[in-house]
Amino acid sequence: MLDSVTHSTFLPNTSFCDPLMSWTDLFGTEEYYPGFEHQTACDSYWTSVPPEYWTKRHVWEWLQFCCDQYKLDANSISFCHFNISGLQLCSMSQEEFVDAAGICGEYLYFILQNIRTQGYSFFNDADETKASIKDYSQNVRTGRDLRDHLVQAPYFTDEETEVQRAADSSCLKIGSLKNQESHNHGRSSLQSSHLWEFVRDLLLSPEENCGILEWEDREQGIFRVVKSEALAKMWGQRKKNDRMTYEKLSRALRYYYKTGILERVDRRLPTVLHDSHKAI
DNA sequence: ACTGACTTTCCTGATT
DNA sequence: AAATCAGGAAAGTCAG
Repeated sequence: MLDSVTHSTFLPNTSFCDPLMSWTDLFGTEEYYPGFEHQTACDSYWTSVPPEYWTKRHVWEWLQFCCDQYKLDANSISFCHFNISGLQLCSMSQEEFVDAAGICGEYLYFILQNIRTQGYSFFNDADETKASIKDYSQNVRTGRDLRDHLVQAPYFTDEETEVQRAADSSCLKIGSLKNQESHNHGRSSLQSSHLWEFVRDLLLSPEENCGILEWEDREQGIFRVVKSEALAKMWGQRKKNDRMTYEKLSRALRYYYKTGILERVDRRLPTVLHDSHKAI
């Protein structure tokens, strides 16, 4: 069964500079995201620092937060355009936000301006905040649920990369607002409930991977299942199902061919993750 | 309670 | 021939 798989690729999405780009790729060193794993919006550093002083990491955390909290369509956001500092972010015009994030750019611009003028109290009341955004852009379509987006689009964002890519914005576990703790999206590592998130996170977490999955061609989102039984065991543990086998897991993966999350490649090759499921 | 999305389980047939 | 892969069908799970 090894090798099964799958080569999957995240299909390229023009809205992303590099759907497979990981946080590490983007931020270069771990100093950007120490202790990032279990961070929530509540304890996110970016909420305690004025936007002008945000680092690239803070900018990304903020983006993740916005996508998660306001259900923005991460697929329409060109995350590579936000690989910038807070100062640079604050200097962006609304038009530039729209260029970088399409319809979501208007939301992001609005949210940022509110943070700058009202401070973080803007986020103290979720309903109020949402209402403000809604009022602001009544004629702006609401983004699809991020999860749906990720599943349907073959791009993993960095954080999510993958499933090839789909993963993008889910990388961060953002939940600054009350009662958000259980709303897990993003990076909180291997706690994702979907198989594609599990696979993606494994691919993005060398420390958790242990050689179970290997990239064949990261640029194309092609990976290979090296230790099929170990993968099934891990997935089974995640789902608390000790009867999980690789045969069953691989069946679930094959269903992703239909939805486009995974793309089948030559059998002798690995599996390809769709861009939307790849990490940003 | 209903529904839809997603996963699990079982199975058969094809391929290596 | 055995192992592995592919995919249909149906049941199970869970969130909205």
